[in-house]
Amino acid sequence: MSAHRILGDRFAGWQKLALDSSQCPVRNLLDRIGDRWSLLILCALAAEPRRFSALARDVPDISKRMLTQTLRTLETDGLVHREVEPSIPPKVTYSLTPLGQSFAGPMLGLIDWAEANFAQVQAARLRFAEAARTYSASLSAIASPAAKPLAHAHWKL
Amino acid sequence: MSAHRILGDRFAGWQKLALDSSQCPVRNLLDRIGDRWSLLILCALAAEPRRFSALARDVPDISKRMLTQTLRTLETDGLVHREVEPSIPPKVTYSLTPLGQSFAGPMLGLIDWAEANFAQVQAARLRFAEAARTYSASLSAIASPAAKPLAHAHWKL
DNA sequence: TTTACTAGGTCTCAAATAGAGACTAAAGAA
DNA sequence: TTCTTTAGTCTCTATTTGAGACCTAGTAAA
Repeated sequence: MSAHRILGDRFAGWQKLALDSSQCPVRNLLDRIGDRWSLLILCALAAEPRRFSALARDVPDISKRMLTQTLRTLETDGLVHREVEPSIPPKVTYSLTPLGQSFAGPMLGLIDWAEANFAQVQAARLRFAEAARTYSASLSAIASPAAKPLAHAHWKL
Repeated sequence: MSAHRILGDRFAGWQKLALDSSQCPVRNLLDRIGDRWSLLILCALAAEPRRFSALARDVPDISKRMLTQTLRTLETDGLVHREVEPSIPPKVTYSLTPLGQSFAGPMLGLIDWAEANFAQVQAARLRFAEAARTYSASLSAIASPAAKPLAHAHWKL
């Protein structure tokens, strides 16, 4: 039985229980780590425990604000451990908890897929862009040159 | 070698190549599916192809706007197929492409983890909330009753 | 002695993004 | 004639994110 069938059955199962995000583990997880930074930070910490500023350096483009916020969330969820060395200024080291480490498996699956299928995704994007270009060209051939893409164009059959 | 070590090494590898989100498959993937809805929609479609309105019903709390937008992104990335039946009003059916189906494996890994470890996450949250309560109680015992949690409190060693 | 620097944040304000809900077109049903 | 149906889109508002200034106090440099 293929993974996508299993997944589908699983989804159908949740529905019967009304998938409420506070109750459903999956909704709950997605609400937490379903953002641009969490997984990236988890990866970085999997490589090695890091201080706050090292993380800020190594996770590109993240602002201190989001870094703080994301780390806090991961900490409350028990995936990340925060340790303060009481010097002045203090030094704070973040590391994965055992629970956080156990999450590495699934994360690795995701990452492997991404690396293996990136080319296909890029190809799909090119095809889509090309299709859109062709379509809009055909539109402007009919309508006035400056015509904007029509809302509800799909309705005009 | 544990998954989290492998993951760490992988991350270290990316860094050398400067992980630029347009080039790096993983950043790229995370920028796309790293949101509240994509994975959920993919799950729903794994269960069975659905029409737009069925998706809106079955994926709870999503607005039409986000549903449209997310489906569009998944379509451009080649994970989802959109098929219009030219009646009036038109009927649009969404389904997983083979590429989308191949993504079910990794997704299932994530979901299994979520279901297996949800209890631990909840326990961590309770511990954290309790710790915060205790801490703020100890603060107000020292400072004036109405004192707000002090900014930079961690500095005062 | 004054100045600069450091680490790990927080705070404010602006920009981007998400959500709520009204609106649309054309045909068929009541 | 009015109502319903479908797959969106549009506008307006609310929430989230990002940029960047600021803070603290001990140590090092000037």
